[in-house]
Amino acid sequence: MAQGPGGSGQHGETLLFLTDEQLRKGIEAMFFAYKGFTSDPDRILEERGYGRAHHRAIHFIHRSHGTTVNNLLAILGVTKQSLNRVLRTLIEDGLVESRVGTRDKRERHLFLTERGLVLERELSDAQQARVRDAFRAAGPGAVAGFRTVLEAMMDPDMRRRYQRLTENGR
Amino acid sequence: MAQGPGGSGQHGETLLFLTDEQLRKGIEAMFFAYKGFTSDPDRILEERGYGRAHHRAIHFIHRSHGTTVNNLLAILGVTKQSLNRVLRTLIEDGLVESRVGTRDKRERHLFLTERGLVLERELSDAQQARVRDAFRAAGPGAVAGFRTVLEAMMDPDMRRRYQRLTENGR
DNA sequence: GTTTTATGTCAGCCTTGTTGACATTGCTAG
DNA sequence: CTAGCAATGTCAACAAGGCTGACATAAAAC
Repeated sequence: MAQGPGGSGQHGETLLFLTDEQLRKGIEAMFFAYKGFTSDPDRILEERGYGRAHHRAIHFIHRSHGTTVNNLLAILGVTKQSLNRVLRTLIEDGLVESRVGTRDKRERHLFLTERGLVLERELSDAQQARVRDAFRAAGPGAVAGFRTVLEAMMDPDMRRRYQRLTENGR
Repeated sequence: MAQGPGGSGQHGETLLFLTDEQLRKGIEAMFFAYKGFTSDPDRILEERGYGRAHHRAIHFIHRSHGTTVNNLLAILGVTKQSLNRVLRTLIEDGLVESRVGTRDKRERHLFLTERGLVLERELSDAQQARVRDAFRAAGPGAVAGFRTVLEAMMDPDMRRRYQRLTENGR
């Protein structure tokens, strides 16, 4: 039976969504969408002399108040030298505070200061506005599919971290 | 009526998928997924002394045989100096051919050589394998949603370019 | 014939990733 | 208690790949 373009059965029948052309579309969509995804925060960051790396650090420190440097390294997947360069400027500029651990005094626990929270909100608002518009335009079903595919695209380690983050909530 | 978490109505009712928490999940999913998305090609490129920028150029030259430099610049969204650095090495290494335009002799039309096509396939295979697995695991409905959301997330200019690309097919 | 367009190139700067080496502090196991 | 490992910070050097600004050439367009 003929199947309309984009149509598809339940499981493993024609799998029209797995043709080379469909895969290429998916790949290009990721490329163009990621560009848009980062563009608004990037503009704000540039005004303040920060880069995308600062945004990532700020985001995950906000997300997990009091996280340790090691944990942040694992989430971001960069070297400690690379993270440290960014972290140092954020601490010097008074956006991030680093407190010595109470149980283990080797650890440093990271927190956003008042000023850090202000920038976080500004970046977050910009990025969330775009994502919210996209989600609203696409609808709940599409959003569910979006997250399912993205999750399946992660490396297993990162998927675990991601899921751990989202389970615990804030 | 009570609605389960993640559940939602058709249109603009509770909009549980637009809460801050949901938006944050979407944002983090993009971050982690994009990391996975680029990791396989990155490994291959590194072996050959190329970077992600080379991959992007190769991809879009393959996608649009004979495209001009200006067109490629617009798609990639970088400066000509940045693109030129990459393009020059690809031409020197014999992966890309640059032919003077016939109608307009100022233009250069770009093509992949035999060797360029070989690398393109290798990169493409690696990236497509991951996307294919993710698509297969998620199912056709999720894939449709995935693309809908990504498309809504692009800047309008880029969305137009993206749609033009996918309409014309290869 | 002047101006605009498409392209290439040089030089220099920035962010952000990398490796390697080394120091400090504090926890932990023997 | 001491040796070793862990968590962190730091210095130096390098690379990729963005950016700006300036300048050159050839061809098209007006």
